[in-house]
Amino acid sequence: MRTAKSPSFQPLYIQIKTLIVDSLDAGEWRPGDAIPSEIELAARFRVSQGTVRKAIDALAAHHLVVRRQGKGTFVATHTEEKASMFRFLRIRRNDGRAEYPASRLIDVRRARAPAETARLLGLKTGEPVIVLRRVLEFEDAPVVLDEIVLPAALFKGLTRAKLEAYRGSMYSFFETRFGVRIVSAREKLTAIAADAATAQILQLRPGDPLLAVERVTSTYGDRPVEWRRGLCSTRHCYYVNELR
Amino acid sequence: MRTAKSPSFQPLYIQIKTLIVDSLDAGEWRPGDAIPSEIELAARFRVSQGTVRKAIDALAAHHLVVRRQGKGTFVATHTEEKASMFRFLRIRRNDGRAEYPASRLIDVRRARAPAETARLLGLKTGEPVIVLRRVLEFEDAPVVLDEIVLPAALFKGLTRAKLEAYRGSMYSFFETRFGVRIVSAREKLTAIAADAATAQILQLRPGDPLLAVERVTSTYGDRPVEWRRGLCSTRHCYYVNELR
DNA sequence: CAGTGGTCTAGACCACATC
DNA sequence: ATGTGGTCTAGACCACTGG
Repeated sequence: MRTAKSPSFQPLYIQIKTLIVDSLDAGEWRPGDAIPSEIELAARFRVSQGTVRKAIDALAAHHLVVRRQGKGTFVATHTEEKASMFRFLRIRRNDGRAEYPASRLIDVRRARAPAETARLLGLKTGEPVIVLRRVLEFEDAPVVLDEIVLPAALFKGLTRAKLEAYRGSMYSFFETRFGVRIVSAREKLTAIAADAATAQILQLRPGDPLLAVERVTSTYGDRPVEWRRGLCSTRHCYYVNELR
Repeated sequence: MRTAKSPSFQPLYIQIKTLIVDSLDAGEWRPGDAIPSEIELAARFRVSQGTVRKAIDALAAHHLVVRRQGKGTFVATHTEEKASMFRFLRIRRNDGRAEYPASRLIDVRRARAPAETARLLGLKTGEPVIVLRRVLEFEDAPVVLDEIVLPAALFKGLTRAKLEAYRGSMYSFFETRFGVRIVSAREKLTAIAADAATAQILQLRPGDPLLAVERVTSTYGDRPVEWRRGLCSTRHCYYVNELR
């Protein structure tokens, strides 16, 4: 463990944090598993428990791990309770009812990445991707039309059948079936007019306003692994955001 | 300082944090000022420096204060650099140029709070409010039409002339002229069709899609002090959001 | 130089979960 | 009873700022 001053000096706890992220990235501990206790990690890295604690605090603040007093520290997962399954879903019902949407798959196809998508995903133009479309529904009322683009190399063997057989959220599916763990996303929101095809799917009229949510989703180290665009009817829903 | 166990037990550093927020709320230190050093605060509250540090860490994480190594800890302000003046502005230009918008005031009037607005602001229906409208412009191109509702009791003496004479952001104005300090906000986003009047102001056609951003803004202790709705043309701009 | 926040350590004790 | 994370303390030293 480097502690001396140097041009590229970083505090010990940041170095420890990086080492833990590396282990998460390498799959040393799986989502939902406990990572070693603070005392064990302190021994492994030859630092004090307080330094490990500060590293883990930073990881917990970014939701890479979850601390549970008396039990341990666990790798964050999209698989367990609803709250963590839908951590990235910002759509809420106008009537305030806390309901999570159902997903209905429209189609899955193979394609080659267009230039712009490739750039956002860190691929070369024309690399193979999987494109899927789905509708999110609240009580059978369609609300969001999603188009999702995935690098084929990361999601080998993804088929319509497997996705339809899966019970759980999209990111739970990524994590469980492909070992792709989602940790952050960056979204751009705009308002657009519905085209005829979208209007039909969302039971609107062409030209009706839609909230367009473009998202680049990343795994550990901010490596992008998914691009998606959701077209959202906001007649009965809205997008919520907290600013601090 | 209570340290014993009790039904309403709170960790010491949380109690300290609450005391510091109370002082901020009471105006003991003004925005931009340094608060006392960690050592002084530790002496005042009869706790260790480490406990004060943890309290201040929590305040800094929520942007109520800003730490500067070697100099001190300062009360957060919307008045100084651009980055802090526009901390709550999530609108970005499509072309990526990092420009901040100019504000052009349309009108200022007195009114009585409608039921829904009153509820959101914690007022009684019909209490006096100030309603102002303005346009945000990038390089003279109108992008956002804002309608802003303020409790008249908190903003006594706000006039069109004073607002137009002020150089700086809206929240800087609140803070400097009325001692109203903005610390958090909750937004709801929808897509709507432009009406004729809005379309004219934003140089669009009636029916064009707009991003509607409704915001309730709060001061210390999550007490709401502003309601606003921004109608945003997203032809040349978008709303950005980070999810973690 | 003195004063500030930032890091790191070691140890004590508390709160919670499990056996 | 044991092991986990959570709090609190005291002290040493580092890094940055400004007189």
